[in-house]
Amino acid sequence: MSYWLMKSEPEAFSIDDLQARPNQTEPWDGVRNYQARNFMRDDMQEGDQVFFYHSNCAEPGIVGIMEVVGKSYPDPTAFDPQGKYFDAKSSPARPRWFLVDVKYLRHTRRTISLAELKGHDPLENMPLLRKGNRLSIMPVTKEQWDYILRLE
DNA sequence: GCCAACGTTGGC
DNA sequence: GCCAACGTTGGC
Repeated sequence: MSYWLMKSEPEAFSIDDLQARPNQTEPWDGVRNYQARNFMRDDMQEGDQVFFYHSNCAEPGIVGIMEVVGKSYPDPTAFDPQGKYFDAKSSPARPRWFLVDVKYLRHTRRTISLAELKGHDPLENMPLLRKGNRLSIMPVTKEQWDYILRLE
């Protein structure tokens, strides 16, 4: 099993929104970054565990845990000319963008803030903490995962 | 709201 | 293939 971190702006889609969804499951659509896409398309497996991270908000940080449901598949929002994630270069025959479904597991007991994460040496190699990092989906090592859960 | 950092685009 | 311009991300 692998571990991940996925960012979302809570104003667009929050951990509470995920919890409120039917089956508490949601397709993680709209990702338009190749590195992030490759993680979803090529590397994510059913049952992988994922930190839900709130970005671009008052207190950015880890707010919950979810899991990957099933295999990746083409992102249908790329095919909708009316939608904001439309990409004319992606078609059902030759899809460019992929996603996975994620399922809510739980909130963390509190927000583990970015500011707090920055203070821990064992986490310093996380892409999340690198200055200027904009990757919205990134792998987390088992060591980092366990360490962060002990901060909870 | 500001702006640094970064990825993408497109002219050449 | 280079690189300037541009748009976006996301912390602060």
